[in-house]
Amino acid sequence: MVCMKFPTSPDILPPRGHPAKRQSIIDAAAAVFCREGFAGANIDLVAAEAGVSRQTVYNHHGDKEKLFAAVVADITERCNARAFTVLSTFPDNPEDLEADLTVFAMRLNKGCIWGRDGRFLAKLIHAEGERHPELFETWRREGPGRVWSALAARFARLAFAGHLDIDDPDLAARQFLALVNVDLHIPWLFGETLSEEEQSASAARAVRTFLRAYGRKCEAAADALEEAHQA
Amino acid sequence: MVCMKFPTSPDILPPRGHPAKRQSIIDAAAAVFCREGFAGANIDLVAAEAGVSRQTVYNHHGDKEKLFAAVVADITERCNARAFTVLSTFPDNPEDLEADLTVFAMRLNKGCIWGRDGRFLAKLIHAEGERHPELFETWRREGPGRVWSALAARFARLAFAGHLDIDDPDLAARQFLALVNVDLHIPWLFGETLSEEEQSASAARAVRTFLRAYGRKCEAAADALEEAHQA
DNA sequence: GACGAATTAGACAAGAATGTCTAAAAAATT
DNA sequence: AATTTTTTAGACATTCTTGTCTAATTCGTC
Repeated sequence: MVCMKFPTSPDILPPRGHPAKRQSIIDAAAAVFCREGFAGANIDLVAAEAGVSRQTVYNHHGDKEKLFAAVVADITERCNARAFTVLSTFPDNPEDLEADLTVFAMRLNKGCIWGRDGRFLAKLIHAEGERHPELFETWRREGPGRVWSALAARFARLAFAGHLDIDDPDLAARQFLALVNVDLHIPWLFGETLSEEEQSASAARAVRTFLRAYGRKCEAAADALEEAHQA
Repeated sequence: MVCMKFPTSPDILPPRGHPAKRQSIIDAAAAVFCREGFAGANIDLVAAEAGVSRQTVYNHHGDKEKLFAAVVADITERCNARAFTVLSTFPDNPEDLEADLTVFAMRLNKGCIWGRDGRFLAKLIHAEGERHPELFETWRREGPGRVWSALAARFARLAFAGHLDIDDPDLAARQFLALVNVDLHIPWLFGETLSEEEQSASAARAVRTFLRAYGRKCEAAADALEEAHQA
């Protein structure tokens, strides 16, 4: 075997050393940056948490700022990938639309918002988004941009199939995500966790409201007439 | 006049020196803490931004952590006060419910979320909420707790008066706030501003969806029937 | 086993920030 | 005007952090 491991891209410098070590540094750095903020993060702490010497951190990433940028890029990528994975489980042919959407909403929460990467990314954006917006341009373009469109497309298809009554699928997608987050936001801020039941109940409430707004009007009318008859 | 300026509460140490200077220090500290985070904030910079010598900062607040706590307390109070001010403009006797709620939503945004204090408080919570939750206990109790209840009470009254159809007013209030924020969140993260028209359009979209979910069912039914007839 | 690359521990200089102290200046009060 | 309080500028010791350098050591590969 020849020693040229990266024959195709000699300009993109190959990650020197063990990729595993490189990744463990990024993971540790992500945790530390999120806990302490950029200024408060300590390279020694990152090294210790990664089980690596400080010099190795510098060897791999050269600089605190470069390390931060690498962390952002890494988490952005993982987060977007996960978002699309969850999105691929959207109920395109729902049996019970309300139940299926509720399960989907829970997956969305657990996978993207409540998960480790989601928390990290959100904290990083809040902390440094205003100061270094260029670091998050990729996220904005590939993240919300594409995810919202994709989700909107799914809703549009449901509407076309007669399961929903939607004027503006993009708006519906954004509002769906917002509703799904309603009860999770405050506990999220303080690092608290919700039990499975609470999460599920919250998702159910969000979906119920969403369907009240975007469910087929015929059904809503039928419900209303039925109630009116009973009254 | 006797020299006892604070006869009722001798234990709560009176703010020494000019209150104006004290406030300007807190304002400057708030700005710096929000920009740079707690660890990155520099007392010299706070002093300079407040137009005060560094020693004066220490005289007034003793310590970086105490200064931070004072900032949090101050902003919390102002933010909550403003929230209740806006809340007092809730349309209790709406002429045009949709229009009135839209205007109310815009006031809410401009006053509480988009305003200086709101931004500051949110950033502080995001940055330090997980590490120092005790600092924000007051906010949680007096802020979301009371504001949500108050808003829920207003919605309940509207429902009682026959303008809305709401099962759970607390939930409706939380969802209203979430919907109102949908389009503002991302630009907010990066310090961007929305034009008056965009804000107003966003509020209108939020209110329209809210009313589709919580408007009187009779109206929804009437709409549906009308459409059915036309079809 | 031998070679080269990667890693480690630790020392090190340079810079920055906190919090204290002092003497002089400014402001307010009487 | 005299006095007391507050503010100021600057020096200062201390601590912490970054980023570099070096020599020793480990690891992977041939």
